[in-house]
Amino acid sequence: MGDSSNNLVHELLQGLELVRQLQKNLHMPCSSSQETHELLIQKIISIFEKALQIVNGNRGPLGEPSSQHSIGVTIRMSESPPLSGSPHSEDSDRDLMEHDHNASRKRKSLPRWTKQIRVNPGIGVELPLDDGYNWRKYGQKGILGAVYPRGYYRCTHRNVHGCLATKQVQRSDEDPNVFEITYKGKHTCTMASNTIPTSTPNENQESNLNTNQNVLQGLEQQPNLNELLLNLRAGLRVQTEHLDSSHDQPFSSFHFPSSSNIKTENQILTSPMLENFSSLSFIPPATSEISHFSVSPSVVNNIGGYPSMISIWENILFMYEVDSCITHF
DNA sequence: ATGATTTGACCGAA
DNA sequence: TTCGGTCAAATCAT
Repeated sequence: MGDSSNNLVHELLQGLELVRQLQKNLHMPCSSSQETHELLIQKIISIFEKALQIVNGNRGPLGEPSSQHSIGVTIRMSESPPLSGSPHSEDSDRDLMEHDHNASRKRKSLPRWTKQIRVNPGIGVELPLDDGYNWRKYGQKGILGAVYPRGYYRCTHRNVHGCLATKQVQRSDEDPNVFEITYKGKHTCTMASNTIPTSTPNENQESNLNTNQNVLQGLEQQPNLNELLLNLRAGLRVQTEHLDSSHDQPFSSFHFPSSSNIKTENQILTSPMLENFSSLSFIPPATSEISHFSVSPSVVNNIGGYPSMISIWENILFMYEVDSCITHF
């Protein structure tokens, strides 16, 4: 971690302190004015902007693929064109181009990026590796020169929402513990399997605990720090606007989406706020390189009110530290 | 009954 | 013609 990293942590800590202060103020409405709230929010926003600048300086443009290192799995990401010499080399378009609506069977112009996931043999994970999206297998093919067949998956919501995202899963010849997952197209459905749980989050976690797929879900879906910062900042901005117009319920919109906002699976989100909170509310943004992040207990426990903002901030700090400190698995 | 997976056939690109 | 990607009927799982 260099100077800028220290600066970032410093900024984030400062922001966390401000959020806590804001929380206190909100708890004691009589002892603090609306102006105080707004001032705090402005400060927080400004810290976010600083933090974003630092992050962008360190890591390149938003959405740039990054390495994720975790217990049991190592994930490397690369953008198209992937892997010269691999079976993926048939086309080299790397541009994020318009979707081809001509129903061409080969969607050459879709954005494409590859993850390599190393699975700890002890885990004994079998495919398909769940990455938080709902995939439906539509084919499997033996690939010339490859020991293992390649699996073809498309978004489950393709028919419902016209989501054109697909992925291919190829087990590595050299190392059977490595899975190479090539994603094509971006999700337009915003419907992940890990969207807001219909049951309580804790129930949901417990019910899925100890499954290898969930291990991967959690580990594979750590959010891009940039996205978290952007999303949180977006939330703050929206909230600021609300404060301008209505002064009765500060931070009312900082709630995590409740079941009233998000319906059960296969239904569409309607609230614009949810767009801003896509990754925070466990809904992967369609354009993100990284699907979404694992459900942190601290976030889960605070669903439903502004205290979650503190948890989010703590998450950002925590994730940044993890991201920075762990170099290799 | 419904949805997911399997698998051979088909199609387009090279 | 070969090969990778997709389709769709058959099969399986819930």
